[in-house]
Amino acid sequence: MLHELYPMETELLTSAKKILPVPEPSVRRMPQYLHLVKSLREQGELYVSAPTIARLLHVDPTQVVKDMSYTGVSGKTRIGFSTEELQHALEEFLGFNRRHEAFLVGAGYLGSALIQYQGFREAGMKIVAAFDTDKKKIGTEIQGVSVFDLEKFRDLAARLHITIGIITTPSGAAQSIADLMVVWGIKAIWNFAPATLKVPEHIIVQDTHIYANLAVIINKLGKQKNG
Amino acid sequence: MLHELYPMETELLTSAKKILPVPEPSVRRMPQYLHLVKSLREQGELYVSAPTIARLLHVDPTQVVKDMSYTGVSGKTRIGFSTEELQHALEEFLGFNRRHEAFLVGAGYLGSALIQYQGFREAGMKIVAAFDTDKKKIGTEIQGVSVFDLEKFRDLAARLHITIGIITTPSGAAQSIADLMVVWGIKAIWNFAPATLKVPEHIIVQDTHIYANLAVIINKLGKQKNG
DNA sequence: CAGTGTGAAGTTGTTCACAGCA
DNA sequence: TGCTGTGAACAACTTCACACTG
Repeated sequence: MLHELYPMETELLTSAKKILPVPEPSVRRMPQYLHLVKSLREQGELYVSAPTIARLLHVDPTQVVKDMSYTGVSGKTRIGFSTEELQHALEEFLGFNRRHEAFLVGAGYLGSALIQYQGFREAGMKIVAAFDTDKKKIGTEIQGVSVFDLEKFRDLAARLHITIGIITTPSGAAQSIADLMVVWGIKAIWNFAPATLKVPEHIIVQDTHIYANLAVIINKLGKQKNG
Repeated sequence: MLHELYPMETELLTSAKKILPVPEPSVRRMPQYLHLVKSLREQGELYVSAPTIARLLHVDPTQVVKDMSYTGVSGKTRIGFSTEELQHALEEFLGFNRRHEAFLVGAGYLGSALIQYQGFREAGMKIVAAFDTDKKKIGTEIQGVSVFDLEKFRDLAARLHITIGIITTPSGAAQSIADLMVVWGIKAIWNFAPATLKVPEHIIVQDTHIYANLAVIINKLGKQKNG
């Protein structure tokens, strides 16, 4: 009843939806929601409620409600959210409905794994070419993706307007590859090497250090034994 | 039911008196400190200060000081921390000085990448065997690690006292593999499949969803363009 | 009722401010 | 002065409480 006294404020809040900052943890949960919603749709579900999502993904129900609010979809009370609307809103929010082409440097096992990883298609990302300095790898193909000499990177990146660079080299090479990527016009670097990259302010760097997860596991294991 | 969301309570006895909980983000930073400290030691550095570590890893200086305090090492004022002491304290804290043997299920590209990943040696973890249901993979070897029929898992796990199970199967198979791992005595599951695993309370589950990182990158890229 | 939606409270993690030390 | 070390302020994220809806 109080809110009826302040209709302007409600208006403001609604229109300010896009301005309010979305916590990074929420962004990280979004792909899980999308994955689930897509499979629910495939099973013919037209609606899904926040509590149901919460139960299926082992997250807090109110957390889901909050996260849903960032996507802009509004749910029907007692029924939940339209799976179709949700899917599109999540894809739009995450940018998964746009094409994102990436170059990968370091065609070892990890690089090959990423190239082969089907999941990226779902996210609209396609690794269009791989690069290496190893003469034995240059000229080969991994799942239809050619491995080029690193020297070809510049020309190809400029020609194809590539914005994402993936580093799967050994850690010693990572910084010099990052430097080259910056010069060559890459906007975002996804780094899998256990190194800390120094790049200009405007370049986006996302580190994926597999180590960190291992540390958490071993730490929990040790704690369990002692405790 | 919400076990994977709750921050773990890593506890540490500092002065045989006070028990302080270590934030999980700190645990995740520890491997980076360790990695750096080891390379500094190789370069002959006997001491390193928190501000130096901070600069090299792009972390906040006081954050480093806080994190160091969890390891129990005390630094010399104006000089910093002994790299030798730090290395040992970090290895002890992380449990990287103990052996951790793991079985991996799903010998695809990602599985192969993990098997080949040298970094795990540093963490004291060794993947001792891989398993798959694909007859074409069974009997092959990846970097000296044999790929067995999944049916062999139980016997081998019991015989070798394996505590860590790694899942690198497609998402559809993940839950049933997790169920089997639980029955077979695995204590901790490291899951790379984009699925949410349901396991008993006492089993540690660590999810590594590569998607999440991709979401953050694409989201940041999108923001940059609009803003 | 069983759901959405949202401001407030609570919790966790980070950064600041400053004391102590060589 | 440049560092460690720590309690306190601050910011970020999560959870709670409750109004509202069909």
